[in-house]
Amino acid sequence: MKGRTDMVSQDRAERTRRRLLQAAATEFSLNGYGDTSLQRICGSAGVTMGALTFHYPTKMALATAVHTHGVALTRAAVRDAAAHGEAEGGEDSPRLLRIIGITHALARLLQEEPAVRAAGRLSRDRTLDQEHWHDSWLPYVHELLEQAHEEAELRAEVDPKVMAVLTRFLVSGLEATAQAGGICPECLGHLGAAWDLVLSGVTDGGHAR
Amino acid sequence: MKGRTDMVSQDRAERTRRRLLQAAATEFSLNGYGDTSLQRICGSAGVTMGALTFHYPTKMALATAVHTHGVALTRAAVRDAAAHGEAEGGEDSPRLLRIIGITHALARLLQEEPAVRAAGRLSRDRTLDQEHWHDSWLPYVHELLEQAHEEAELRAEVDPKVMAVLTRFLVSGLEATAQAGGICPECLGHLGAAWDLVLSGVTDGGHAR
Amino acid sequence: MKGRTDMVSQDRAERTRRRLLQAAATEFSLNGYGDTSLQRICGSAGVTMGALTFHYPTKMALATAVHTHGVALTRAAVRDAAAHGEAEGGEDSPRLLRIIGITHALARLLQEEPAVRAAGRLSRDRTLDQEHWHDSWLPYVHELLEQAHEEAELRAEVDPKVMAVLTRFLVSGLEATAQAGGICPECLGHLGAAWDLVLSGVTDGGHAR
Amino acid sequence: MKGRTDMVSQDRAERTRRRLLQAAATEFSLNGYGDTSLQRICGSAGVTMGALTFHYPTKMALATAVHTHGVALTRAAVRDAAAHGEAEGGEDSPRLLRIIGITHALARLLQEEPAVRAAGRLSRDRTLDQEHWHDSWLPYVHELLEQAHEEAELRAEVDPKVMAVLTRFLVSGLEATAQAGGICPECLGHLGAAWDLVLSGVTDGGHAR
DNA sequence: ACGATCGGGACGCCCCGTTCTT
DNA sequence: AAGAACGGGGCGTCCCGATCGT
Repeated sequence: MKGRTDMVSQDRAERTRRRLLQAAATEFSLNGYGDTSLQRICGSAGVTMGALTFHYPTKMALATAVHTHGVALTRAAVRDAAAHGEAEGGEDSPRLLRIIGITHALARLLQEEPAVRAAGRLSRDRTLDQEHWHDSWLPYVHELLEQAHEEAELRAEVDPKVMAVLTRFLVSGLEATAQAGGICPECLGHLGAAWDLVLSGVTDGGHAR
Repeated sequence: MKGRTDMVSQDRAERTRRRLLQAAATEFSLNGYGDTSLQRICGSAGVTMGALTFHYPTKMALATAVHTHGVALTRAAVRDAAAHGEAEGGEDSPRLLRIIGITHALARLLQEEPAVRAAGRLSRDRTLDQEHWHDSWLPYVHELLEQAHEEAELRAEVDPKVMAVLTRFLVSGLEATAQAGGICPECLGHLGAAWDLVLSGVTDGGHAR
Repeated sequence: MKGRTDMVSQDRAERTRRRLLQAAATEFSLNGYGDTSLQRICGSAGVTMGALTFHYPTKMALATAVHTHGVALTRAAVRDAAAHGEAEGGEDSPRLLRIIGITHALARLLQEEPAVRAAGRLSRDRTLDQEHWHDSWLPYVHELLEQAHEEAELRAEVDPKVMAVLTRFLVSGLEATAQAGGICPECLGHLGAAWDLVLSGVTDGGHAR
Repeated sequence: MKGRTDMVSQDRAERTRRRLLQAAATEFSLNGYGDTSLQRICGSAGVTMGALTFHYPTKMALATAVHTHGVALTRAAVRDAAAHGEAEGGEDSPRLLRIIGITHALARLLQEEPAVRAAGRLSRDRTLDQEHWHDSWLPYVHELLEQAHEEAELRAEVDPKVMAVLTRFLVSGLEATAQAGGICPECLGHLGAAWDLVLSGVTDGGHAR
């Protein structure tokens, strides 16, 4: 009567894991590691504690899984954003545009994917001895900046390292915003406008300063 | 003779409260609210639990006190920075310089004062229903930006709101950095350099973009 | 080609059961019933929990199996020791010698067979409502002592019941020794010497006391 | 007036600790370490878990306290038994009589004091890394035996070490008996009779053997 | 038959924040 | 201000079914 029982059962484990991961990501991103109880996760995932401990023997294992997932999503998104950037291949400062695209992608991700928010938060709170979430996208930006520097897409006196720091700061701001009420579309507009400022300068005098 | 004992014990109470606040600030800034136990605070402050509950009846009361202290320190520092800026009163873009000075002051504060770090963290984690830490300095920046806009210290098409967002993002980055290993002097240099970039633009073409 | 699958699988089942019994015996004898987890047994036996629950539906069933095995080993050993004693059939106090032989056999068994140690321990800890391990050898000794008494192989005033108690105490000592570091050959020597003392008395004055 | 309040509060804590220790001793001696739950201890002691964790932060700390208490009781009893033996100072084999007295004292203790039974059991089960219970009385016996040997209170060929082993075995038997239903007065009679056997020999031939 | 996966409750210990007494 | 006691969870673990492959 249940001709697909085998697949169902295999799928069931997978689905259980997914629901767990999703619920855990949401809770971790909202309340942090210490303030999140496994029981609440179970409740909101519709799974019993027994099932949870079967798939993730310890709380930290679950957090690590969430973190890993968030990092994976981030890497994929960054890769996509970069590819997309190459595809449309504008000739003026394509590297910078790609970086901007990456930050927009991260903003979208932070808004839409609890796992990514959770990865960021768990990294900030130093709960895990895992790779920091920033390491899943910053190196890419670094590389792009180096290339942009070599090919003179930036003004000569612009230090790529400083640009990287600035980018990291912007993303930190995005993280904070995402956690506090979410990134509204208006915020995305602000991000774009901020980048415009950075690109062309704030003061009228130009480089005079 | 009785009068003296009063003063002495008042002093002791004051000192106890100070040590408690200091220890709590450190722990909260490091581990967040949920992961910090009152017992650890007592231990690291050299104070018994009884004494703590006498001064702060509940955990949240202690956290609120820490937060309030951090906010007060922040306000004072911002006021100082602004006054200092006015004092030296340069004529080109003094408002912008004062904002930059404020961010530097915040960086120093985040590095040196655990209570300020704790205030930031407790705000981000939404543990308290208190005013957000950013509200202790952002309005000032907002005001300065409005003035700068009105007096044309910025390029015309620069939106003060966007500048405020950008400033907030930078400070978020500082918060993150302060929590992760501290703000080294080098980082301060990066902050300054980043501001330079923002002021004068990144791309060679200037406003062409 | 698949004709002997059943036999093969039967063999495998048998082997699985053996490994389980062996591992369980070791763990039970070391850590007692409550401190032994089925998972550790499975781990040390190289068997999954599923296999275990198939062969032994409950923990107590497993413990009972171990106990039963230990008792069976003990009975067999006692029978052998008795037979051996009869065979060599010395005429001076053969009954007593056989009893001594039995204690030596028990010592050897306790040293070599985890299941026997486990049976003893589970009995002592009253975990099972099974027959006590001592009942697997004490009756035999009792019988021998009655015969020895009737046939005057003991001094007249020696109460066989007291002798039985003394024997039980000695074996209790062996159990304790076996559990604490094992029964070294030297200990066996001590056992023999102790029996010599019991046989011939400790004090110089003889029966005067 | 200050003195009284101090003592009262101290007394309450002391009484709580005593009840806890007593209940824990009973449970540990009956069910061993692993099969004993702190909640049952609290229930049977009429104390809440919170109070328990205040006095004994961990289960092992409680067990250690019980063990220590049992050992102390044992030492005191052995000292008393020895002193008593010296006092009555019989001239024939006083050392041996004292040893016998010690075993009787231990029997009484095992029967009456749960803490002593618990100490024995926890030692046997190797739950604690504490000194073994036997070490609280065996050295004394050893010493007495050496003296008895030197002063020829034993037959020349009697090895004191063997006598010590025999004594330890007897006490192991007592432990087992105490745990299984208690040491009835009849058992004490058996113990005395067994010692008589050991002293004067079992076989009729006397030392001829 | 034999075995493995998956899931389900139930405690157990630990710890925590708080109150009450002194 | 300190000591003592309280009750509530939290995490981990455990022992066990129910279900499904071989």
